[in-house]
Amino acid sequence: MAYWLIKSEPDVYSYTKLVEEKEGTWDGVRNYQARNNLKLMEKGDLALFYHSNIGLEVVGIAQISQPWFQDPTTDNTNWVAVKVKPFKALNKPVSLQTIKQQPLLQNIALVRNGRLSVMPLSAEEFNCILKQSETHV
DNA sequence: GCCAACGTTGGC
DNA sequence: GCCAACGTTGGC
Repeated sequence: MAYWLIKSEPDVYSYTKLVEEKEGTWDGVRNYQARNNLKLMEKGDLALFYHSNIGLEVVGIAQISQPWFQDPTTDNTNWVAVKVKPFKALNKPVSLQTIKQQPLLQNIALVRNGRLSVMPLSAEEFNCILKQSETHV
């Protein structure tokens, strides 16, 4: 099982909305690095859900419910989407500031490359963020 | 609203 | 295949 971090602007698609809808399609990715990460996702993988632009914090955990398929928002076969469902909301959101303060998390793309929207996390990195959120899986 | 960082495009 | 110009993202 792999771990990921996915970013969304909450006024476009928030974790709350995902909870309301029970399942969401993660589409619209137009970046090859992010696309490659989408293609590596498998059903059952867990992804931290980060709110960019507004909030700037990890608010919940999503679970990949369907591996990659053609992105329905475009005919261009370069792009793919996955399906996700809510797994667990965090007891306490973890802010970008907090993440940047963790020695263990200095190398994650969220800190090093602010623009990547889908990135892998190691189990250690994933658990480090969970620990800050006082959430148990 | 600004600007830095990065990716993409297109001329040569 | 290089590199300058441009567009986009996202933190501040």
